Amino acid sequence: MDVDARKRLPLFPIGIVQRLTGLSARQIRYYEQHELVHPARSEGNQRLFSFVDVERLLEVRTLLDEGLNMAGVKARLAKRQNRRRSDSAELTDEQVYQHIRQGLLEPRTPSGVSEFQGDLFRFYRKH
Amino acid sequence: MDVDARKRLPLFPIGIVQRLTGLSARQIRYYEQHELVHPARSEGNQRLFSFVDVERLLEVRTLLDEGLNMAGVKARLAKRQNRRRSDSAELTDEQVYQHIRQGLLEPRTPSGVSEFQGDLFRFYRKH
DNA sequence: CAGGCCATGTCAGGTTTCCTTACATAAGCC
DNA sequence: GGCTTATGTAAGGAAACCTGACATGGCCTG
Repeated sequence: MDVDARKRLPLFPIGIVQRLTGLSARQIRYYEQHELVHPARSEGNQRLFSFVDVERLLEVRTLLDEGLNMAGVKARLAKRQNRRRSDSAELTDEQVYQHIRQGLLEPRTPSGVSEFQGDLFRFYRKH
Repeated sequence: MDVDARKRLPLFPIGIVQRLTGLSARQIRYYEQHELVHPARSEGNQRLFSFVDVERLLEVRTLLDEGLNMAGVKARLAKRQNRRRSDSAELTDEQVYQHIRQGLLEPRTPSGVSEFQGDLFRFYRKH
């Protein structure tokens, strides 16, 4: 499984994203309204943000600081978009969750104690 | 900032952790009660789990599958604990949040467009 | 300068998610 | 059979989130 699938996994409620980005909930929702981010939703309709979403919000904030308006930011981000989109197989979120759950069913140390080398670990360490 | 600080950052509510681990909320709280995990709490007393917590829960699940009981799991995990605990400077969660927020205020590409190399990126990629 | 627009703040009313506590139960063990 | 252990489930309440509406300060622009 590539890193992208994990980066796109819906993980954070808006409250955490506020702390990660320094943006207010109002700002985040406003940016979504203007299609600068597209967080997933829980069954109960609550926003769930991925790492990609958070990164994007950090970029939005930077571009706004530079004096761009909503449309300007959107255009800037759209450009980048073209340099990506070269993904391989798509996975559903549930498949990624499942994969992570099985992360520790993999190789162990001689002592039999896991060494934390499950798939989850690759969230922050490129093995 | 080392990776550990990010791994310990309180990020996930229990609902997400359920999906990441395949455990029920009841199980997760029960394990906490038996001191197998120690999630942080929000101001409103809601549990907030870090990557370390999630990894730990995945381990707990594995060990339980192997037939250990609460005490057994705790003992096993305690052993590993001794191999760690060689950390350097401690940072408060708020400091880590702040650092992440400034992630995109760093170097840019010649085009002026960020290349996503902020600190957040190191959650899953060891630069 | 008056009038607009844009980005954000704030409040209200309602829903979802989470909290603790308590009771129920299946499985394993003496 | 009668414990203990791990888990399910329900109740009542609190926290966090949702949408929609209105308010406002800063900036243009005529």
